[in-house]
Amino acid sequence: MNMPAILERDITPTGNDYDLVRQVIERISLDYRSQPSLEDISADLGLSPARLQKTFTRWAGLTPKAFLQAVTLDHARRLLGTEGLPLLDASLELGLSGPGRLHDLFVTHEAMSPGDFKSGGSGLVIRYGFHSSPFGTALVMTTDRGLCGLGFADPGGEAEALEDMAKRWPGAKLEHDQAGTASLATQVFAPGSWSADRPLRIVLIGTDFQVKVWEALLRIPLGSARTYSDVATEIGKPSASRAVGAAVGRNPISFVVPCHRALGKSGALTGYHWGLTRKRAMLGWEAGQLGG
DNA sequence: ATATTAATTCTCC
DNA sequence: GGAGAATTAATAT
Repeated sequence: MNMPAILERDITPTGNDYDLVRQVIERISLDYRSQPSLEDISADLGLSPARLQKTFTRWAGLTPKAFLQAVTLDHARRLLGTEGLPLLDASLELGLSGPGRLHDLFVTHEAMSPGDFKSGGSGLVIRYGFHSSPFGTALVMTTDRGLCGLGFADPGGEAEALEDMAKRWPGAKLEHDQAGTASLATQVFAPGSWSADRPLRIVLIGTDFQVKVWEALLRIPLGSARTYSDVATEIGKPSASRAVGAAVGRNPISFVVPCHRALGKSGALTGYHWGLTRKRAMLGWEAGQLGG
């Protein structure tokens, strides 16, 4: 008996909504030029506009119309423009814009280089479990020091996701621990619960360069975005945007380390390890979290 | 407007 | 060393 009771009440009641959200995003991405109407989309998906409206609002805190608005290129450009703007009243981000405060207050992290990992961490035990999330099934991986991995799987793709993540830590011992990762999963997807009292502890395992890039990502506030070259400049290597892109793509703790807030200079979403659709979904969802 | 090219930095094999 | 990557700016269709 694996204590399924804990699992039952985990996470978002909205876990199943992502499937619908995903289809909508794919639909509008297909020909975003024509700005399909709500009726068009609901007809395509074979459900009523009312149902679509309801599900969306529950999922994102945004009406479908506002959501469509939020995933346009225009909106992405606006995110890039919010450098020093008054984001401060967004309760979540209070204190985050001060340099470095984030690590102390909400997310504590420690970095582990591949060298450290090899010598000291070869016996490292990583426990993992699959949990529903606003963005589909999430693969949550943790060491006793904190969250070390977060990935996503489409339906039926769990094994693939696990393999993808496992490859990153060849020496580690993986243990399936569904119950033990459940509360962590809950915390991860309720960013409002991250606080000084209960910071989310994460462990960044990567090269110096990668860790620097991921730390830079952690400093991007909710509801804002940076270009790859912004990040490159921030870590003191202005011409390394391409390398930054590669490092962002290797981010092992997606969502928590907000790699979805890195955009191309034009505002285009240039790539995402777990699928561009998910990146769009995260940006749209975050727009809703701001209280919009 | 969209496609191709060159410059660029870091990783991995 | 060489290829590839979630880039970008410049150049050519």
